[in-house]
Amino acid sequence: MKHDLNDYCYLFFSTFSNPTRLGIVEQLREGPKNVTQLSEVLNQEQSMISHNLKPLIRCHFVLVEKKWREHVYSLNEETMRPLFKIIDSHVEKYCPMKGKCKR
Amino acid sequence: MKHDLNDYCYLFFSTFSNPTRLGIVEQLREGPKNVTQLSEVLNQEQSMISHNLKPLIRCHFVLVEKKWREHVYSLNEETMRPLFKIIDSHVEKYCPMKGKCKR
DNA sequence: ATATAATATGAAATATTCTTCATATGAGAA
DNA sequence: TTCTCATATGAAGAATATTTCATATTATAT
Repeated sequence: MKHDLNDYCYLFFSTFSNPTRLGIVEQLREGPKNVTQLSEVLNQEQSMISHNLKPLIRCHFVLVEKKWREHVYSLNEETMRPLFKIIDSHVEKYCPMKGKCKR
Repeated sequence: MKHDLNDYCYLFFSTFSNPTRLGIVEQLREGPKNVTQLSEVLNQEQSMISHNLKPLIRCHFVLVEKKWREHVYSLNEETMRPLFKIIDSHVEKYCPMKGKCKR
């Protein structure tokens, strides 16, 4: 059924459509981290990080590994790498102001 | 400055993070259309279509061509095609329930 | 100049999504 | 068991985004 497309795309895009979650992704690009570390480096409450990790994990953009009593989060590079590549080249070509364009 | 990444990615993703706009994109995948046609096929008010076309155009995901007194909108295939390819393969691999996964 | 068709815009009302705070859970150490 | 560290969760208030409705604009035809 064609309408599915709309549903799963919405979930896909809306998951990234949040500054905190993009901050998490940006941090995880530099390597795996646990909640406490993300919380420190992003200077946000721990509960906020947890809340925002959830949708990223649900969509498998972020993977979890349980180590001792901590949870280590990392990026699903297989999806994220080509995704960011597309964004970068789109922005490169069409958005000289890089997101600061007039509303 | 590194924070740019976050900014332009947010604009990129949030532009798609809306069912009406995804509906427009879905329709335009089948070929160029004007506002009135989109409005009819999506069964939405004309002003709603116009409002939602705006962010798609601003980000150059949708291109406009002015013909007589109508405006013809079409997809920027260069960006959209690879983008949907990534989403499709991600969903194929990780989301057997295609967007209907538990919240 | 006026009428009409196609599209765009502003602003208020509505809906959706986020953040915060308090608290719960879970796993290991003492 | 009890304590502590690490993380998760629920729910209310706050912030954002979307939809609607009335109206404006723009281009063309008469």
